[in-house]
Amino acid sequence: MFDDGRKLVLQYPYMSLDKVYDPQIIEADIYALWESAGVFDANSRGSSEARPKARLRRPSDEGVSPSYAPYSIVMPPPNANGNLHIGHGLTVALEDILTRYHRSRGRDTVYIPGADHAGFETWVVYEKSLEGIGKSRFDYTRDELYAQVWDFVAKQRGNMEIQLRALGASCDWKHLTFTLDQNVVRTVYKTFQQMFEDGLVYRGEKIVNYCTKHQTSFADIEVVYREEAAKMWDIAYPLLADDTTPETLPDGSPLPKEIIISTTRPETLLGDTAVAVNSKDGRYSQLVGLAINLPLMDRDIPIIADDYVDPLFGTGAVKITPAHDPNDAEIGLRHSLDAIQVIGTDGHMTDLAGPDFAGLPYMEARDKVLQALENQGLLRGERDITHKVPHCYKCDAVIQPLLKEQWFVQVAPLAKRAVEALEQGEVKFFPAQKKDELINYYKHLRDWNISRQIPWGIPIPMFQNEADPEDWIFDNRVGETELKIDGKTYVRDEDTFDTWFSSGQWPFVTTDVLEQGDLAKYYPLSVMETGVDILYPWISRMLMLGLYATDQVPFKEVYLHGMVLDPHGKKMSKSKGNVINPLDVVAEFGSDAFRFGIVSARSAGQPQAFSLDKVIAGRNLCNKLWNLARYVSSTAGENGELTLTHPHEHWVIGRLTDADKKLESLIADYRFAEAAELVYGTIWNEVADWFIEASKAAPNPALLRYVLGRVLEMSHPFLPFVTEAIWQSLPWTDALLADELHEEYITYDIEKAQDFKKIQKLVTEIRFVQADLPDQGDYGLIYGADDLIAANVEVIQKLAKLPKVEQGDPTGIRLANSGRKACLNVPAKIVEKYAENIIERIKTTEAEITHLEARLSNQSYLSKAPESLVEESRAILKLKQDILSRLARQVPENG
RNA sequence: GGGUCGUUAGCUCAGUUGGCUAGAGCGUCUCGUUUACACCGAGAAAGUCGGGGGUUCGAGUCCCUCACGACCCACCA
Repeated sequence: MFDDGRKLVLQYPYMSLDKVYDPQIIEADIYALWESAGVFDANSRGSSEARPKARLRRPSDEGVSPSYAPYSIVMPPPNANGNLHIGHGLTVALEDILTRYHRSRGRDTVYIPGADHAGFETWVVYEKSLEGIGKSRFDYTRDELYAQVWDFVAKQRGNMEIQLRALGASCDWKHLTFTLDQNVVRTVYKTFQQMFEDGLVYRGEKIVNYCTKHQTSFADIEVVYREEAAKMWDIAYPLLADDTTPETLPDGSPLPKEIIISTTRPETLLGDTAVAVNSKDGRYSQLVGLAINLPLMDRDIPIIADDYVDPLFGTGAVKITPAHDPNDAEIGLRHSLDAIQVIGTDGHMTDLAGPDFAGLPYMEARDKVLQALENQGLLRGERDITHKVPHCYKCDAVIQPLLKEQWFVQVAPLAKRAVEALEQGEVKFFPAQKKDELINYYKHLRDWNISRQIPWGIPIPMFQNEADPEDWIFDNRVGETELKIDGKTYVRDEDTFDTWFSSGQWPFVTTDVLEQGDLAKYYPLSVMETGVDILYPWISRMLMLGLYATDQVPFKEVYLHGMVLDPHGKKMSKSKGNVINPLDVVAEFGSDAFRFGIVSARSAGQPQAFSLDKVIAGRNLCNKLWNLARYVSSTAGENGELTLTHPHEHWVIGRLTDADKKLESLIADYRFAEAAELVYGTIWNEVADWFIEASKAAPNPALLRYVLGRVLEMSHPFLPFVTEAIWQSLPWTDALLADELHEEYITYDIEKAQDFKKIQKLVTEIRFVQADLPDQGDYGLIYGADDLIAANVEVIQKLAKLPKVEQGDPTGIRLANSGRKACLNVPAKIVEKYAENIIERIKTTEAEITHLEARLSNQSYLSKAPESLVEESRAILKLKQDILSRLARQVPENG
């Protein structure tokens, strides 16, 4: 398997040919190689046979101690019908970094991919295509529509999966789960049945948010409120005057003829069943118990007292329409009022609106109501206001609150449990404050409407007794529209579940915990990574349903990424034309560059711009790695024992070891941007700029290979394609980098590593002086009794590009900062010209010394600051004083 | 009406428990065709860390306040 796969890649002799890494010709092959080798599959670490052993020389193979503790991530399933957008790009990059990192640390890792039927979203697309051929949903049965959409989605599904591969997602395709798969439906029904039996699901006629265009209801959270200019009308409601009406009020004052109410939705007047006032409102309190003769409808409705009414708002009197306003509905319940539905689910007035209005679209009815009121002299005022109007988040139609019989989830007990789990710290959040926001959200949650009147989704497995509407039974034979049981006929509910009801069960559905499938050990998930925008709709539901169904939290940690904005920090939108397609970026710069770019400059929970600059940096890094490998593989010589002798060799191992440790903690804290920067800096500024350059003066092929291997391993989670491509091209590696296990670094000598830091300091100073030399001359280094320089002449000469490094009596420009017994061998005349620079340096150093002395003479600093800090300050002061004295000797007498 | 987040170099962003000289990428400037890489190398310029106040030996970091920006929640008739 490996050999075959290996040849696939090695057909191209990349290393020997191209100076520039070209991701396009290689990425697809690399992904195919991984996939065919099965290294992303779940349980592949479970048995020792499953992994081939790497052949790379290792100092201590015994030192490998892989931990097989499961590590699991479930991908938030992208819409099966759509293309990936920039947010998916970020999701995949983050999740795949985590997955690959933990896989390399020996964890038994799985990254489960998914595809979402995206109920409403997909339905909207399909309904539009029906419109295109002059049809509508009413031309078909629910079952026919379901079958049609299934085919429609099946045609599209492949796209998204190809795109996930292009992004390098190292997921287990064998466990790809579609949200309408049999096992998903089975689990969702199981949960639903249990909830129904526990009384957590109930049938209720309540006010729901209804989109009259799409003919379906929504959960509260799916409604978008927008501030809009509107009109508010004052309408006079005449008091009923009949035999029972008193002539005066209890306090003897005359009875008013009318009450003025204000409304923005006059058409709902037709459904009014009361007028409410605040009992403490002196203007109206004596009217409570009397009645109004409702205009246009000639219906007598009571005047009631309810503390909900704010006396300071409007006229202090409110018309009550229990069928079309959630607050009115609650007042209606408290006062046993009728609910008269005057607006139908189609947005037209119902028969109950009376013969003059029935059948009219509600906006036309509004005009007609106003006209009629005007004619009767009851319209008393009109003014402009702005208020929040609920809209359908998809089509923007105004949401009608109306009464509808639906299935509801009783949220309070589920939310209570979720809050307890959160308060006990069972789930750790990144960023942390999102936990508190979520707790707050749970505390105000109302019951959740889970019925949707669209055909595309999981059918609700409930059947209603034809003869007795109160008699509902659970039955999962949803393929039938009717069931005959005990001589009774039960008819299937035509509705489907809210998508979030099933996706809220995603963690235990995909790992198949309830049926103890082969992924059960991966539950609870190690981390749930997703966008902050679905904290409430998704994370909150997963937590509630997970706790309910499995008795444990569905994930141990939650990482929330913020929205990806355009390069100028603006929200991406089709209308603005600033949408960036991640696959376009991949096509231009490569998958690795995209991943690196989108992960850099990003921290948890923050909306942040997508910066192409960082993608370019990523692309450049890929090229850097590529050429690093080209150099290493071209170095002549035997691949001898891995030994460390020169200071730069000890130093580079030290730097890699430190970076490796640092990386571990950054990954554990989900500090992706810093991790990417660390990898970038380590490879570029340390390995390439210092170690490789130094090694040119002291060849050590075995070490070069070792370092290259570690660099590839370290950067692989971020740049999987280029690192694997290099790995496959190197003659001394085998197997797959994606399947390599991390192990401890070889040991190094700290003293020797320190020596290299001194050499770096010297080289840096030489370069600094060289750059400022008045004559651009090419001068050598002359050193006295300095063992460090003596032992590293070649390396210093190479790094500082010196024509000559020789021992002697140091004359010329003293290298004061590095404190070595050496001078840049510049003629006296030039030194004189250079004096100005030295005086500048003296001034800076003097300022620093003054600053340090001031601090060290501050008594409260000495007594209150930690001892080590004070010591450090003293040491720096001494160093600066030394530098100053050396610099001073440089200045000519008259300077 | 509540709540959250942000404001750091020209641009996009890092900066964990307060520690002294605030970093990166890209961009800008100078020099360099040194055989891994010009998607390169060496060097440089550039920040009163949004304003004000406070706590502290010490504040980008903690507290208060103001300004501007983004987002979330909420039924205001």
